[in-house]
Amino acid sequence: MEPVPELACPIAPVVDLVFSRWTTPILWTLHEYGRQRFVELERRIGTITPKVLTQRLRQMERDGLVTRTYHPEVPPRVEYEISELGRSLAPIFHQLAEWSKHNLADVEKARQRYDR
Amino acid sequence: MEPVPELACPIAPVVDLVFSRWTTPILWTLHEYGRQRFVELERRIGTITPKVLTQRLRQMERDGLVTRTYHPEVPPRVEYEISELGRSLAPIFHQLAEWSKHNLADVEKARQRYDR
DNA sequence: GTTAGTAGGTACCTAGAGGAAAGTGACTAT
DNA sequence: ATAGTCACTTTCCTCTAGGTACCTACTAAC
Repeated sequence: MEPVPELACPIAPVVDLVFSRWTTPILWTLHEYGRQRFVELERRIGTITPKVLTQRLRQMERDGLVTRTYHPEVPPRVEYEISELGRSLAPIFHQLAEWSKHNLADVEKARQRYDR
Repeated sequence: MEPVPELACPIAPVVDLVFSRWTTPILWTLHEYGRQRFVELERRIGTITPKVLTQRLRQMERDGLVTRTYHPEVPPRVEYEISELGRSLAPIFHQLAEWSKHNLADVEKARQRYDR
């Protein structure tokens, strides 16, 4: 039983990448509504602040999950789109939604049982 | 384009449930090595503190992802095991590992391209 | 002249998650 | 008498993600 670092969990890197805060709502919105501008994203997600949205979009752009297109007009126009790499996560999201549909009620039941 | 709360993302609840901090290493260890005691988990994960391990295990027990069996001996013995519900996440974890295998290198390339 | 719109950037602040370290209780082994 | 085991618990502390609020440059419209 050798002491093993956290990274022994082989999915730790991808969890950090895909499931850090705000990334799934952003990815989902981009996937659902297609290419869109900063303010559209902001309004659709609703509770995110522009500062955090910028931070997350920058990181996701760096990771290759989204692409950013800047149009040097006045007022400036920037469009965000989900990349091929980002799109390749779709089956995982789908499977998560399926799991949710089938098992989230069981989680709720377990919680109520535990709280008694 | 009505303002939509964060929960418009249909997988947000399951992300909170399954991918909050330490849950995947714990679930993975339980899945890999089977039923085991508190200290075994602690040593295998390596970098987690007992306080946090207790917190996370309690929460996962409440959510029905793990089961806890207490043996009132001296010294006390407690065994943790992954539940049926927890085991039902296995395909998702598998798919994440597959995605990781095929696409994590692309992420690394995207990062290097971005940093130039 | 001033308001609105756009895509952010910057400075400051706070709450809360998580880490470090020590303690606990009941017993055993040396 | 002392040390060790186990499964935590408690206290204290730090760090940082995220929030608030304000600022930028530029133009069109009123």
